[in-house]
Amino acid sequence: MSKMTVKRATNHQQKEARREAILAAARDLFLEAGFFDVNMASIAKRSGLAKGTVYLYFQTKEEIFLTLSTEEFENWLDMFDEELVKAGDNLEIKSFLDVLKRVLHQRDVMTRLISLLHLVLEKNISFEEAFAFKMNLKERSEKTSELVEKALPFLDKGQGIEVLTTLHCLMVGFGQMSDPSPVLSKVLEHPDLAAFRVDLEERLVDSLSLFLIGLKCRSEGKC
Amino acid sequence: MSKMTVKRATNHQQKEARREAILAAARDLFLEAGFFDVNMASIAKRSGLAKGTVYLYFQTKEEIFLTLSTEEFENWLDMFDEELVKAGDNLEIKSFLDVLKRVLHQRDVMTRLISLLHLVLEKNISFEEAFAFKMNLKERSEKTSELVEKALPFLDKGQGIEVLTTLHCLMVGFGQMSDPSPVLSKVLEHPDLAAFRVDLEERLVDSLSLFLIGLKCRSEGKC
Amino acid sequence: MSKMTVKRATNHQQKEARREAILAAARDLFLEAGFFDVNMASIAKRSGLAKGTVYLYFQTKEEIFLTLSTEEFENWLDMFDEELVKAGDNLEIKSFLDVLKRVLHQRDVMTRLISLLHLVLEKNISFEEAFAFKMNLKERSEKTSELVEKALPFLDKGQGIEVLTTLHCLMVGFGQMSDPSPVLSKVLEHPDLAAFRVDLEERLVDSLSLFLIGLKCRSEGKC
Amino acid sequence: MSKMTVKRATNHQQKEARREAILAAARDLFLEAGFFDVNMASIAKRSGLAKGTVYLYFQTKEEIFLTLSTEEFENWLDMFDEELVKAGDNLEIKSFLDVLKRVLHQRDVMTRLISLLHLVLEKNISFEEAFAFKMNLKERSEKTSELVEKALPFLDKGQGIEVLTTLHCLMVGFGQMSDPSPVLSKVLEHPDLAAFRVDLEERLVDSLSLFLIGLKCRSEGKC
DNA sequence: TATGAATGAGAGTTCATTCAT
DNA sequence: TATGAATGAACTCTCATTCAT
Repeated sequence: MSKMTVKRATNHQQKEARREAILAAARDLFLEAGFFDVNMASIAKRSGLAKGTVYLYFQTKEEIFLTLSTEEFENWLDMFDEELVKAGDNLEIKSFLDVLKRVLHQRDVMTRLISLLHLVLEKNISFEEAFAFKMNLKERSEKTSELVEKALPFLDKGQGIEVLTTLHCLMVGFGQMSDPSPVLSKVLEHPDLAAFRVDLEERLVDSLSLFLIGLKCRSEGKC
Repeated sequence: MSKMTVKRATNHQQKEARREAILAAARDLFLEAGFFDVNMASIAKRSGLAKGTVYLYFQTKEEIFLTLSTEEFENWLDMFDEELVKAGDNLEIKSFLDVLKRVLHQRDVMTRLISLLHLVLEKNISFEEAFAFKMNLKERSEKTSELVEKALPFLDKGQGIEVLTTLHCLMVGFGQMSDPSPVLSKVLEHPDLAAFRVDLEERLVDSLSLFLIGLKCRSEGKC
Repeated sequence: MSKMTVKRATNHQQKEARREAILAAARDLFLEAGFFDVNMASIAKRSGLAKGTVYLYFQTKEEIFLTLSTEEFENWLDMFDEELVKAGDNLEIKSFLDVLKRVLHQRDVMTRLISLLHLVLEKNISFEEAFAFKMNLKERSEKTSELVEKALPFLDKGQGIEVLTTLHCLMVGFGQMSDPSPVLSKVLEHPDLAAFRVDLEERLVDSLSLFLIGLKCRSEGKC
Repeated sequence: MSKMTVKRATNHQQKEARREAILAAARDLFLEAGFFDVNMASIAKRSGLAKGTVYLYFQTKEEIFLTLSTEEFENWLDMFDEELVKAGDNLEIKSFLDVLKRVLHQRDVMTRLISLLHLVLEKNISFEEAFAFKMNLKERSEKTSELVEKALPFLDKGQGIEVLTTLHCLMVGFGQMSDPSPVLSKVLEHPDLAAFRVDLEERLVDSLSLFLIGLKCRSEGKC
């Protein structure tokens, strides 16, 4: 009965790898099984570590999900930034939405995690953690806001963040609708319920399109 | 151990009242403490009943929340319908939004419950329950969709439901943002985080306004 | 919401009918679903009475099963007596077993209930109930014992009761083996487990046959 | 609230010991109080562990009892085998029964547990568990069957298993009779009920004796 | 650092029994 | 007599977290 012990992480790199393994395990399990079926035992097992070891890297279960959501969101923003820069300034709404579509496509995990955040932040989170999280979010968003404002010239100063929060809102709302649990998936197969089968990307882009058209229209004083 | 016995509900009316008491207890607890701190023991205590008694009225905890959400949503639709009828056909977007504002104001509980639904429907719900819920939702929505289409003449046939689902989406998305847990509330008091303090009504109405402007603009072929 | 109230049992006959209805419901449910799935609610429902009403006829759940087992056992003994009298004295072992087979066939419910008795008598039974039950059993068995002794001339005085208790033992033991739960039934369908598929009547009669042969042999001093 | 922490079982041997402690606790409680008063809380308490800890060793309550019964039965068979081998082939019935008596005496717990099996297998047992149990039982019985056939030369090929199942049947049947609950024990102290005070060993051996005499007699064509 | 055995509060649910109606 | 709403202790089982090894 030899004790299987994972090799110790002695340097920073190894430790970072462990950390990522835990986050990856949490993400995969969440995507596979939904929020309720993810627990510390399964995260540990999936990441190839012992339960106690997980606690060396994250103090609570909530910290894992908070970190995960943050990282996914930041990665998503990074990619968005990158694509916006590539696309250049003063875009047509259509071109802007093409950028968005590309980014949504490559980071679809984020849309599922993002609506979890609200829940995670309800429980077992200290003031300090929540504060750090929100401040970081705020700072990270500012750059993207500015890029959005540059991309869409009809936006006033400060409206970039408004577009971003609306985008966030649509992700959460349509994300929930488009991502039913297994039981609900079965239910929605019924032909009469076709109207409830939402394609996230399509609806999100379409809604944001109208929202931006409205903004532009209003800024031009036409409506 | 004195046995406190609640007066018995002997007729349909009294039973309905007890049922409502349970739902009210669940709703209040949810509003006060958030989803995770609502359990059958607290619901029973708050409604002044024994735990076992609650199970005479609802078969599972999920059934309570599903019923609650459904009732709140239907009441909300009822009120919306009523106000739409009162307001008459062919409204300006502004008038339509005034109606919406009035209704949102009177039914603010719903906006918090609605984003819970996704979670509730993930766990311990049978196919039959979920199916009945969705079908009922669909049927109930049709009437309101038609009224919306009458109120906003620029909408095509079938776009009423699209407006409704977008409204639903905005409720969920902005509902989450505007309804922070106690800890998060404290966090958001910080001046730097003002941008994250979302006023649900304002943002929801504003976003929908732009969405509708966009729709109208598009229908008129102007944009 | 008219209250469905069963007509009151005002005379002895009606009360007896109610009593029998309860016992019949308990027996049927036990045969259908096994011991663990029989509860007071289902007994009440099946017998068309309210839960409280059942308690007017039997003080506890255990009293129901004790009464049921007693009645089934007594009916069985009655039938056995009758057939033994019909068959006359001084039977061959084979003829005696033919009588037994006939009776077993007509009263197969008893064999399933009898092995429940031990369990019922473990829980929630007062000394008085248990005493009354056993004394009654004893007295009721004496007559049959005598008939058995008359039927099998090689039995000594007092060996009739020994044959009866052995019979009881075989009923319980082979009864358990021959009456598997639904899951176990499935398991025993496997060809390798054929030896565990016991036919109660066959094994019981066969074993008792050998037992009696042994008794006879011994009484004749041959073995 | 001082937290009493049990010394941890770190190696296989210690874990096996803990497992045995749980089984021993379950067995003792069952012998003392009967099936209905054994629950997970009492098993945990008796074995000096927390409730949750018990579930580290056994997945369900039923698994505990199934394991317990299996182990007791196998131990019993082991001992029986051993004694049969010691006694040699071609025994007189009397010598065979002497072996049986010795074994029964040393393993009297088994006779009480064995009649519980039927009940345990009715509830909360998966097909897989039940199948594994029965197959194991079958395989384990084959060896003993062969030894029984060697010991009793008048048995035909295949009759060993028949003798074993009859023995099992007698254990269950007479086991129930000889093992009354506390209340029933008191009842049976009454002089008129002497006939119901069954001595398991005596009755079992006596009945099997006659059964074997019958078998021998029949095989010799004398009866 | 890493382990995983141990914890124990707490979850949802059941059900025999009581008793106001 | 008959009802069935109400009870609440008891049940099995889960799981985030701790800490001796």
